Amino acid sequence: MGGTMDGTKQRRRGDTRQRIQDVALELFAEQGYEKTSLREIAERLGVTKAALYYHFKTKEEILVSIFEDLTRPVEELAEWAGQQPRTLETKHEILRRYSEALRAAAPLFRFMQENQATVRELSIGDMFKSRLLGLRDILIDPEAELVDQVRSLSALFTLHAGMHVLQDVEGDPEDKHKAVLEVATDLITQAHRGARDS
Amino acid sequence: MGGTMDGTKQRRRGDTRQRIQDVALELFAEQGYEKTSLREIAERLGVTKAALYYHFKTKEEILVSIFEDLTRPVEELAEWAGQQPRTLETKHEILRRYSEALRAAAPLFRFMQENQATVRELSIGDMFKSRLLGLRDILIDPEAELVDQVRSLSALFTLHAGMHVLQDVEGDPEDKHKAVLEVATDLITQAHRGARDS
Amino acid sequence: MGGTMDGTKQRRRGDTRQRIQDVALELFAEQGYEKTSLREIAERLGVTKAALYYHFKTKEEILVSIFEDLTRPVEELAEWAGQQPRTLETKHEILRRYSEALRAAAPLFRFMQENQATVRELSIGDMFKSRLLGLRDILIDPEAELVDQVRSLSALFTLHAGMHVLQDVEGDPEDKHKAVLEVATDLITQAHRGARDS
Amino acid sequence: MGGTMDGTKQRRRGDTRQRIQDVALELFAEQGYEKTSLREIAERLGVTKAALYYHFKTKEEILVSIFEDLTRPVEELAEWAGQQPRTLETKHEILRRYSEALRAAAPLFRFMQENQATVRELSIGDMFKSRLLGLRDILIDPEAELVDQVRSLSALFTLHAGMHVLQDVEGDPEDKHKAVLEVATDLITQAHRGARDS
DNA sequence: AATGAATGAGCTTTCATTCAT
DNA sequence: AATGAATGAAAGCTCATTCAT
Repeated sequence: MGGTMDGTKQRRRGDTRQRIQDVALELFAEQGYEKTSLREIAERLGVTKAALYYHFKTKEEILVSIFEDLTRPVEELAEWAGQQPRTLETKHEILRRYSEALRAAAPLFRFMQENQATVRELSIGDMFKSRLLGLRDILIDPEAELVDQVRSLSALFTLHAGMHVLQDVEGDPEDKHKAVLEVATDLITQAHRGARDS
Repeated sequence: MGGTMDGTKQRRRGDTRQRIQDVALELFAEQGYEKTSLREIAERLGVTKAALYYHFKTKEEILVSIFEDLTRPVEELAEWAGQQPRTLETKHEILRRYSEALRAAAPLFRFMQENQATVRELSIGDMFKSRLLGLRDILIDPEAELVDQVRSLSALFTLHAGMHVLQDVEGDPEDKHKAVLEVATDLITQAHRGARDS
Repeated sequence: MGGTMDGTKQRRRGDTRQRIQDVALELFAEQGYEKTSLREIAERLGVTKAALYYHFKTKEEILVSIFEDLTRPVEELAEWAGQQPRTLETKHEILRRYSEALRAAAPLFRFMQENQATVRELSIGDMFKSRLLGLRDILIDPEAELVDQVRSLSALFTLHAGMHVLQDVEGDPEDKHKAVLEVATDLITQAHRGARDS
Repeated sequence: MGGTMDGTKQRRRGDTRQRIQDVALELFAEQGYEKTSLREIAERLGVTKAALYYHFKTKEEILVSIFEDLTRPVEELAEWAGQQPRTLETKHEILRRYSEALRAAAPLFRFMQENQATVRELSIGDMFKSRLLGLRDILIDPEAELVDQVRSLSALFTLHAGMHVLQDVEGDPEDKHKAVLEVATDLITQAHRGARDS
């Protein structure tokens, strides 16, 4: 009060919306969506619950807004992928870019991974599904042998689960990331070859 | 009243505990643990909420009891595995038996897969972790290259996720099961060879 | 606590549902439906809000249950009326019995009179409308002159409003009741004659 | 911004207060006072809630201002009536002018009719009561027989309720209006005669 | 083996209102 | 003449849990 304000209060001007999203995602990822109450989010931010409702219409909308902001890269990737030929090169590129997108929005994807039951009931469930179907259709050849289809799926699982699970394992994050991508790429490659040869 | 009544009412005598577990698991798997209320479970069974408390001390205990009953095979497998030599043959056998255990208790594992955030906060989180660590330690050689460690993990992911995700895909369930197991076995084999050769 | 319980606590056993309805109607009539909160009702009864929800699913259901219990006589009257010939005698009898029904459930009808906007939006609005339409169709001849139709309506208004407004006027309640009924009967008679003569 | 802009934006300059009143009355009449939120009013107008507070101190003040503007004719009528002799002619004239006033401000009176419980708790309740007492005292002879007092009241009810209820009935509005007035006049006349003869 | 009645804590959401700009 | 941001209070409702019977 008084003097040249420059501290936290000042910097927070106008970025409340963003701060809500940050805190919310942190808590959602940590405790799950249902176990995180708006009271908790508001308290962490030092505002009232009602303030959240100034910025977002519902609790779900907070999550949706986070989702929309953070999955834009995936959306773009899916669009791009839809226009590529179904070559092995394309598939590799998709995995590379997808793993990058996952990394960039790790907390969100960890949340989605660990709260699938919740996500399924919310609107983002459908959004994400449709967003992923594009990639799936490129990566997986419906004509291929079942084993190879599974291999392709497995590549995706590996990417998704890999990052979260490997957090417990010691080692350089960059190395782990590369290892995960390598395994996924291997799987896709085998699947692709299989489809060719059959 | 009195006499030799048979039929549904009669047959249900004494199996209420079991019926609670069945309905609870069904709902937990379908909607998630937090979104499933005891009221809902009781209503489906045609009893009152208080009746649930005659059989179980808390909501969590319902889940724990289901978990304990259904993961006993996994526990036994882990015990058995701990005494085996770390050969490729052993690893294959573990995957085979583990995938069988997953299949036998599919709804529970689907639940755990889709509610990781919840499970982590409950006591079954720790139980399961410790139960799985045995398998993990056999399957994954901590001395192996990172890529091969990832491959082994990937084998597990594939088993876990494979069954649920493949439900959408058309095809004979038995075939799908075999395909998933084959991919997992392949991954483990590669990982094992890698470890040998390095 | 201890000894031979006989007091209020004892008498209240099992009649909570009824007591909720009583208190609710009193408050609804006094302050209106929206301005009466469940907290207020619960406090007056010395129970918690949650107790109300044991007995009724929603706030509206409390009102609906009161309505259903108290308007049964009107329903029966409407049924009876539907099977009578459209004579002046019938009309007089309807007014007599209707005014009796209104008197028996005075607080409810006062509430409905003074909260029409609210009632219209709730389900009881439709219920009441349909329940009244029967009477209306008997009392009002659609072929009659407009003035006479208005006269019939006016008879109903008089009955409805009469009781509440006359509370401010001094005088024996019985006398007032008779006076209101007489005016209503007069109006109906004029309307009936008009219809005959035209 | 500067210049000679005309059109909607321009025409609305300065009449925001009026527009608030219009929209508010419309919503109050449609949904009731409590169920109409300031947010709703503001949204319909395309302004913020805070803008309402520039023009009115409270929600109630919006209603009061509407009331004051629209009931001025009734106030004047009451004043005029107070100075007239208590002849039948005067009474007829009052009904005629009152019914005209009701018609001119129909939405407001519909609102007051359908939200009596609310109105009673607000300041306009008292205002209106005192404003009406003048008319009442002229129309109703406290010395008259109870039946005739009721008849006079009935004349007022008829005027009040008639317009709203008759909206459902088919027919020329002008005709309906006349019919209502005729019935009211009839009632007052009978009441007046009764008083004379007793 | 189970019910009826109730509680306490908590939830998401809405509202009228304020105030610096 | 109006907005953007926020608040405090309260609302309706749900939940897991308890306990006497």
